[in-house]
Amino acid sequence: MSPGKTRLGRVTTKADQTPRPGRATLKDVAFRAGVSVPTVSRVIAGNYPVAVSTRRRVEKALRELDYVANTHARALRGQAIKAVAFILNDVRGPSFAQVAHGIEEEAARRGRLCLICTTSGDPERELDAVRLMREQGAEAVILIGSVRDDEAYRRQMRSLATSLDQAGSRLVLCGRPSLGPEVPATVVEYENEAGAYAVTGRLLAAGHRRVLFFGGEDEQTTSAQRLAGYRRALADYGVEFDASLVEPVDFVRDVAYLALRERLARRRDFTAVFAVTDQIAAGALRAVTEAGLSVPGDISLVGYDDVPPATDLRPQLTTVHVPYEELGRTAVRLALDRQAEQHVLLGTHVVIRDSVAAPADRA
Amino acid sequence: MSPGKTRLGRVTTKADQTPRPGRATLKDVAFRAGVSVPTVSRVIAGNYPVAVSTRRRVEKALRELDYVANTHARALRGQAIKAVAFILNDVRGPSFAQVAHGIEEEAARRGRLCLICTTSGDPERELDAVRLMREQGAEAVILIGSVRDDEAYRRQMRSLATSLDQAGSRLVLCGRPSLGPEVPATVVEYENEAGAYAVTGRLLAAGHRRVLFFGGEDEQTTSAQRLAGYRRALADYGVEFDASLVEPVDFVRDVAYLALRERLARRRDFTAVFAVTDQIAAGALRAVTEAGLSVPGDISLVGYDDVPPATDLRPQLTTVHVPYEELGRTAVRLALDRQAEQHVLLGTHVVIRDSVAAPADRA
DNA sequence: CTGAAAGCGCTAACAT
DNA sequence: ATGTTAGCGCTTTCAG
Repeated sequence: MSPGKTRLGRVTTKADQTPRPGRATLKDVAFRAGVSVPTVSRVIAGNYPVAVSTRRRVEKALRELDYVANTHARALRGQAIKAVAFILNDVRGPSFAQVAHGIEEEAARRGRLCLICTTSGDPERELDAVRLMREQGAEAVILIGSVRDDEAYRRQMRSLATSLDQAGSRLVLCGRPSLGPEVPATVVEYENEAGAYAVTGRLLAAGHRRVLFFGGEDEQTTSAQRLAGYRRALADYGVEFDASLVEPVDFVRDVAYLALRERLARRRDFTAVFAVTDQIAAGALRAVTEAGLSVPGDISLVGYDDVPPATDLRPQLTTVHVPYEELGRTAVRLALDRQAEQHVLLGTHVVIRDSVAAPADRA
Repeated sequence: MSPGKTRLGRVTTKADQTPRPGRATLKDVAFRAGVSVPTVSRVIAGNYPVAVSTRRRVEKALRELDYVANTHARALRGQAIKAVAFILNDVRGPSFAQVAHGIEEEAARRGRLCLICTTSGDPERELDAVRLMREQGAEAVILIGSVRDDEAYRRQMRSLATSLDQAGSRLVLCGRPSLGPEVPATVVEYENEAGAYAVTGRLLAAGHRRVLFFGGEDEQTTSAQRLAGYRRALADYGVEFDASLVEPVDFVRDVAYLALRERLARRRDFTAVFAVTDQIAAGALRAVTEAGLSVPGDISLVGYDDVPPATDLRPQLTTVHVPYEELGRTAVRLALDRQAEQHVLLGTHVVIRDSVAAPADRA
């Protein structure tokens, strides 16, 4: 073979240094500046003395060729690329969006890039996403929000947590329960059950006895916890749990509206509604209002999440405030500061507004 | 130096193949399975015949070592990593979130990863983000939404577009005007000015002559276009433009509420409000309502964007529908199918709901 | 101050 | 069917 040629790759003979399509490499720059590759590298890094005249020539070549470093080559030499990955159901959910914002803010503050994946709530896709992010060498993989989990899922996720840990990365469960004490994962929770307990208590204290638990599914971790809080409050007030007052519904606004409208048409066997999310509460409010009933005059309503759009509802919604942004920030912080306590529980509190009153049939 | 040792790196003597911290490499796996590195590679790729017994040994080693491929090394050999990057102001904006969702959906469908960066609306950070994404070797860099642009900014962005293009990537302007005909960038716009023209027309047709243009800033591309539509509608109806009826306000809900409340307290010199976004309309609605006025009885109100939370406003908002999700999907599609037309204009249309009536002082 | 050489982890071509 | 060799683009010794 003739010197200076690789077998099939591009020609490296000095004679043939015409700009090719694709990004320029250090070699291209070096040739153009008439110096060696390491010299160019040193000019860029700026951590090593280089003669002024040389530096100028190199800088000129750099500019003319519009050189952009290849991150992958860099990452290959040094350690993994500085990025945190986060995986969530759907960016359109207002509470998810807040968490995402917290993550991005904190990640940017620490000079990290963000990788994002969405799953539409499919546990299978979530597992795949975690694997993908692991391959990418993310420093942390943050899982946001609820999942429909079963034992098989938990087993796989546990093994992924271990695998990430061994690779020097970290799995973070954000707004979702721990996978067990032995699992090397960071957990950032909020007082989910307690918040549900507290709002339900508001309804009960106002005199309601038939409270519809509206929305969510048992297998979803988030709504399961909220249901637990609801039941505990009932128990504390000596009200027997009635399974017919649990109306599961998908986490979607319009579905909620339709579902409640239908139930209302069939029978009105409740005086208050605990909607598992503010979005569902919005749908519920619409169904109730359109049925010619008033909130809170005829039916009281509470939500959960305290997301901004809920402020625009009339009457204003009594709900549970969740520090979503802080949840996101904390997730990044803990994943990156491994000194810190790796399991935190953020507080929630009820925000009292105008959607709760005493039951009508009691007056 | 003793054989099998690199000068400072890790020991590569066969005797010392104890698992180190960090991820296992092909070499580690190969040693454990007693085969060569390429053999392991072939087992993983599965595109080349390997003896069954060998394959089994390799697979065992792979599992035991929890091998995860190094994406950077792969990317270094082959072409750039399959990822699309998108850059936006803030994930919490409901319209941005919809675009983001469209992008993610389409990117996932095409097996691409998503990289995300937020800028808080700072043009400087946006430029930096584009540079960062370029270094990452993203296949496309999608810019979402409005910017405050000036000539210096446009010049830099144009040069980045060229640079990305030369590197085989693509800059995509999504919901934002072109940088000029010569610039190698993809543009996915929507009929922004026309939508503004149309809703304003609704107000004018209902008899309004004093329409407050509420929100946005001149230098922001999006609101500038909406203002242009507003002015054109005015002109077509023979209504003279009155600069005092332009009330600029930040793209934030609460600020809008406060601003309109204050203006209303000072004087009520308008009978209708054109809010540049639905979020601002929500704030406006609140201010108007709390001032003891009714919408649309006393003041008519229209918004822009037709985002889901706006459905929950009472009265329901007449607004302009923008196909945000499709905007995102199209951005990805065009960036990846370079055969396709690289400049598209998506339609908008007015959605008539209940927030417009004839002006009160006319009845 | 600069260049030559080595090697990060991986894969594709080439030789057995 | 498997191993040897080479090289992606970069940084980091080491040698001059």
